[in-house]
Amino acid sequence: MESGTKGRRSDATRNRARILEIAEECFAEHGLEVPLDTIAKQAGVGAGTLYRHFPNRETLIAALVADRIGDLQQIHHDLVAAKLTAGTRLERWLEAIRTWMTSYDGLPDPLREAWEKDATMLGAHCRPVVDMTDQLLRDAQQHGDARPDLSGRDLYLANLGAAWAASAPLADSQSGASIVDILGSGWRATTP
Amino acid sequence: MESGTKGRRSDATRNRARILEIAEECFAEHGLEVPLDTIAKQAGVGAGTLYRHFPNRETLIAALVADRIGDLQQIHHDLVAAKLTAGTRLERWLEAIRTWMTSYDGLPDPLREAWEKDATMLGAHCRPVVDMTDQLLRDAQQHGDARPDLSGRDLYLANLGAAWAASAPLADSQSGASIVDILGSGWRATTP
Amino acid sequence: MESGTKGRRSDATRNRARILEIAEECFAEHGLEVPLDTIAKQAGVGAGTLYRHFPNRETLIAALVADRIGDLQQIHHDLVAAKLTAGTRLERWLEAIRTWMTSYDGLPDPLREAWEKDATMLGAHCRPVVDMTDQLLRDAQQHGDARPDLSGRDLYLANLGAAWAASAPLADSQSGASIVDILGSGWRATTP
Amino acid sequence: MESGTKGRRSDATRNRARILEIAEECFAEHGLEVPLDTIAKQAGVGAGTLYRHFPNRETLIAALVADRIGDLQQIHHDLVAAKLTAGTRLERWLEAIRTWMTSYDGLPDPLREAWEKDATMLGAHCRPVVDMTDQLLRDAQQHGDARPDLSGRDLYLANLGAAWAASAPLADSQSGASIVDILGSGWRATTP
DNA sequence: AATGAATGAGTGTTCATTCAT
DNA sequence: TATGAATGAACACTCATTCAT
Repeated sequence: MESGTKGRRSDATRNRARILEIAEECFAEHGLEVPLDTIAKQAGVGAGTLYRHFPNRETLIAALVADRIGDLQQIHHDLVAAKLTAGTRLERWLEAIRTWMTSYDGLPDPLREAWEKDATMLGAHCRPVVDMTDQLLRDAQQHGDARPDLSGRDLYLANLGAAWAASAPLADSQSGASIVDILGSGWRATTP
Repeated sequence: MESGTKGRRSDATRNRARILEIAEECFAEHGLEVPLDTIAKQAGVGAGTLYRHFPNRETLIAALVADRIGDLQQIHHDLVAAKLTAGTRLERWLEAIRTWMTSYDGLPDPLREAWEKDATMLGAHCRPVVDMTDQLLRDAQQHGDARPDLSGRDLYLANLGAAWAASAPLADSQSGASIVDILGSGWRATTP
Repeated sequence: MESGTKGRRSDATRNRARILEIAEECFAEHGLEVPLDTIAKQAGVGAGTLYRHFPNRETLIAALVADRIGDLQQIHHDLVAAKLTAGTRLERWLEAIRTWMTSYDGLPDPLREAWEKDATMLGAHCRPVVDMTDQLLRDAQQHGDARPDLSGRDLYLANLGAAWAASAPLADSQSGASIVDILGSGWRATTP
Repeated sequence: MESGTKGRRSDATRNRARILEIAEECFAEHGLEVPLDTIAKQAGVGAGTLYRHFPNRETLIAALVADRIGDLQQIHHDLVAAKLTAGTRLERWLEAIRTWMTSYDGLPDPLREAWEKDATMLGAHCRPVVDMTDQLLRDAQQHGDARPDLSGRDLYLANLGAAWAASAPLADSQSGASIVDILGSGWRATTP
């Protein structure tokens, strides 16, 4: 009963990976609401197996998102080392997280749902992103590139809203750009 | 034969009103996704009656929203007449539409869904709100109170995003205020 | 309370006619299953009015069918007077009733349903058609043009079946002709 | 690991069989239109289970019909081997398919609906029946027992019409026999 | 006699989750 | 650990018929 345990485990690992892979495809293609059954079937595993690895849709999304967070951390790392003004770094960072926030159609919704709910898998995963945002913001603030009265939380949430809004059915890329622009400079005219 | 002849009309009107009333309650209490049957039952009418008045959920939401748009038009009217700077007017207006956008929990979603889809009831209802936003924005732009490169559409959508983001489960009012602030002045420090 | 009664009645007559007219159109266009509401609406009358004139769908169909039976009676009349063999007369007649049976898409079904149910409106209307069939059959039998062991009922029902079968979704006109042919001469080879 | 591994398969098989069994009863008793829910309930399974096995009513009917087609194939087999004239064989065969066509009340309708629609389950199942009819017909034609100008399709459809007509509410068995007779020998008197 | 609002039961289908094997 | 069959509540929408006005 003990023999081959490792074998089993590798099977499980492989299954988990395969599910993730297929889930990514399905989510990307049919949106975040695809029946979990569909994913299981396409991954060639039973529904129960999917469930064992990911007790609910949120967990599955979280796992997928976690993967991308690795990329984000890399970007953060590179950005910190980059020869750029702190303001530009933050700018690039915000762009990166908005891209991340729209990895899948409909992703902003669970992301908002998980907002600061550290208890949830997804919420926990997001925490470092907020932290990294905060760090870059602090830096920009110290260099006088960002308003001193904002927090990383604020900026993260505002960008999440922007990402969400830019996904409106008929919103052209121009709209998205404008929203981002507003986020950066506000709608007010800067009085000279 | 002409005096007050409304036929069953009065009953119908009463029913319609009652459905709307209950729908408002249900939406407010259980969110925008409550089974329509629940509303019908609670309103004491058959499912068919609800359906006769509002062929689908969207129509029902639209009707509810339309009610509030009346208020918005009043506000717009008052604002135009008010002795305020154009910038302040716009500021107040944006606040008003954000309040409207969050009349019900989850309202931003159908609002975004209906974005510029004039064919839908809800989309059609939103149009004037965008227009009023545009008008006040143009005014502010002419007075140098707002950036000249923005459109009412942009501002509307950005505020919708803000309203949505501010509805995050644990988002405190402080977060909301910050987001609004970002919308107004951007996150960048204004270099002197 | 008595004055103007005639006026009212003419209104009713007009309504009835209009409903019939529209029903014909609707049945022809959308089949025999169209919602009665649709007919009422298109006829510009209330559902209750339609219902007053035709307590159910069957009655409405019956009325429509009755109109066409007038034509059938004319045909019968002409046929009887025509200089044709009794067999040819019957042949023509059967063709005519099959055409009548397919006046509307799906008509064979209620026709079969009403089969010999004299109590129903439709059943009552069909009776004379069966009788006319019987008469022409008897005649043909007496002239040795038809098998003596058949009844008009048999022939009517067989032709109803043929009309029904020929309405199969992908049944080409060739199939219909063959079925009719089988009805006329049987599938067996006539041994010389 | 290979020995008798069927997993839940046996349960599933049993369920499938039970559903079929109950469906047969329900269809026989209440006609082909009984709510599928009723069948599920009576079979003691959830609606989803029924749906898993038979995605729609047509599939369910098809499965039921398929069972009987097995019998039909047996009959065909026996008939081919039987010491009978080709004409008699065909005669018996047509009788058999008419019996099959009326296995359930209202069956001719979906059968006609599926006519030559090979894409549907039911249509596909019917195909071999038409083929077998054709085969026996060809045979009869070669022996001079059947008219050479008919096809199996014609004969199948004509018999479907006969089966349908014979199911008229008050159609006595005598009517049915007559219709069949007409199919066989036509209504015309065979001129000596 | 006409209106048309109201009724409300009825049905096919979906899918997250469980659990026996 | 994997399987995948089973569950069963949930839901939107239709439409024949009634009946108050």
